[in-house]
Amino acid sequence: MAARPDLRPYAREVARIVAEIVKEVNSLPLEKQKQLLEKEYSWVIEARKQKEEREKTLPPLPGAEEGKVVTRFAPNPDFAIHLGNARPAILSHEYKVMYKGKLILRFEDTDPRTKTPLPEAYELIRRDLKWLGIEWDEEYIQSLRMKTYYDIARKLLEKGCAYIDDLPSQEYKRYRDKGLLEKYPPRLRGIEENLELWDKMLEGHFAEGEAVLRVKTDPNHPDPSIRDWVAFRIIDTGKHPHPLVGDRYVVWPTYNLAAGVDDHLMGVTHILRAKEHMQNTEKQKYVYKCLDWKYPEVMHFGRLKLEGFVMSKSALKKLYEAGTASGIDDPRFATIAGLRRRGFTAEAIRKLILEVGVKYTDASISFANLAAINRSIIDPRAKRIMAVIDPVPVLVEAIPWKEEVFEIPYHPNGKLGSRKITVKGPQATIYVSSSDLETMERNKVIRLMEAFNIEIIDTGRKPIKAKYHSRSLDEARKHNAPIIQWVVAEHATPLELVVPEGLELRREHGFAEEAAKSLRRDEVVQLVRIGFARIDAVESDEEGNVRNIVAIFSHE
RNA sequence: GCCGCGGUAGUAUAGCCCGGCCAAGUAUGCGGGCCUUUCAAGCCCGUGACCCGGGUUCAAAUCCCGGCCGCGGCACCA
Repeated sequence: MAARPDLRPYAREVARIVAEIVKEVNSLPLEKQKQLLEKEYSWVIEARKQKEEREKTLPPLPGAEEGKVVTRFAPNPDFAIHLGNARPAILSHEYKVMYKGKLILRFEDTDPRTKTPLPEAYELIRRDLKWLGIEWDEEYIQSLRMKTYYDIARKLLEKGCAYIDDLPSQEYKRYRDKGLLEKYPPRLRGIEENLELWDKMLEGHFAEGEAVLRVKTDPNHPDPSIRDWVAFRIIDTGKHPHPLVGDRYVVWPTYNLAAGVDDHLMGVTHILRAKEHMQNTEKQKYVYKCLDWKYPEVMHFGRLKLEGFVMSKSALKKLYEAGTASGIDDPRFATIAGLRRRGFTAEAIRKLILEVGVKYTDASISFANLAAINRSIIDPRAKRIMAVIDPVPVLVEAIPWKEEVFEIPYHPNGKLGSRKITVKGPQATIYVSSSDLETMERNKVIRLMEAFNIEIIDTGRKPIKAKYHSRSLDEARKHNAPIIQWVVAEHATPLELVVPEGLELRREHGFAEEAAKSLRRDEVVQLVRIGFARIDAVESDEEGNVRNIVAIFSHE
């Protein structure tokens, strides 16, 4: 009906005919229906296929032209970035690529008092962005652009769009809340006087809280926070020095002034930001209007939560500063660094963000969802390694060889090479996971994965008593033998598996097979029947012998 | 309280602008099966959603009104 609007007047009639035909088709046998569809209406099948093959892409950007799009990512360098910040960063980058435009990285560090920039954060953020595969074309640091903001302030004052307020803030609020802002004395000041006061501010005549520069807005705007908002305030940088510019400036622009001005000056065409900035857009527009600038297109989106993780920047910061975390990359953190340390790939994070898209609503990402995306990326390249947790020794007797070497591929797809495991006879001690004890009590015959079968004699002892049973997999199947991972005691390498669980870090101890010694830091492996883990450290003694391996559990 | 934005399965998302190809698609989760020298991967089957109530219309997830719920903002923070 959408395709044939000419039929609309006959809707009732058409509906009747359609119903008849549907009835007729349904009366045919299923096979006949299929045949008919393929023969006469193959285009229907084709169309379905095409629809299915369409890949998930971002919606088009309003008013965007290829080659002319400029986006920006503007973090506050008071901490490292986390998954929530990654959203605007990834989306901005994605749109830049989509439209062959530019991406600007801008550090918004104009509050040395309450959001004191962390000196190392600038570099941490750059590193995390690079790791995410984000490439930016220009970079700015706001604390290094103070003169620009001062020039704008002067312009606003000259045009009568702003004024200096040197009364106590309670006084301002009194006028504002009574709806008398139009009669607020500082607001009525002449341009010359404002400019003089501005110079005094810059020269340091005022202390913190004694004077601000306000932008004139609709004095009766329904949202009181928008009315004559503060664009510049005084910060005592003697007490709160800025990590980059120390105490060079005392007059500091607020977020709305600095960001608003920069977006125009840097030629930003599209702003992608979280919805807490919605009101800010409105504030900034007063500056734009005064200076006759065009406001960029803005897209707002909701918050992102990752199930089981601490997301709030302030909470993360608190834990970090309290020293209870192992660093900004603590695997319990949803920081980019934390997720990386836990074994999540940049590609998985990107896919997740693209999947969530640009909706207004908040999204609580389930951990299973992120894990599934990550799994599909790491599974083909993760070596399979056998490890046992909370190890239990098993003494296997009557082994019919002196020494046997088992060559086992690192991956069932056969593409990652293989390693050798040597088992000596006539008896050998191996370790299994304590979680497999129950299995061994229930089943007489057990297959040691990729090797041979053993018969359990006595689980009541330590070590558990067992004897060689047979070699082949077929034999194992015949006995319905469960297949478990195992580690030869002689070559067992101590393994510490760190399992993040909410705000807890559980440490499990066990052994990994000898081949684990050749693993490198950052490598992501699959601990067979346990799950994926990232190698966090391979610790050696002075002679270079591996003494301990630390792995961080990623997900199943 | 005031201002602003939303509400599709357990989770995420498509569809909403432009009403009919939607008895609502996809991914993940969950249940079952096949396959498999892993509890991984792969394959098959199943499960499960349009916040509620009215209205407009031949036809509403889609448009209109009311309600409910959630989120954001209400700083000399960003």
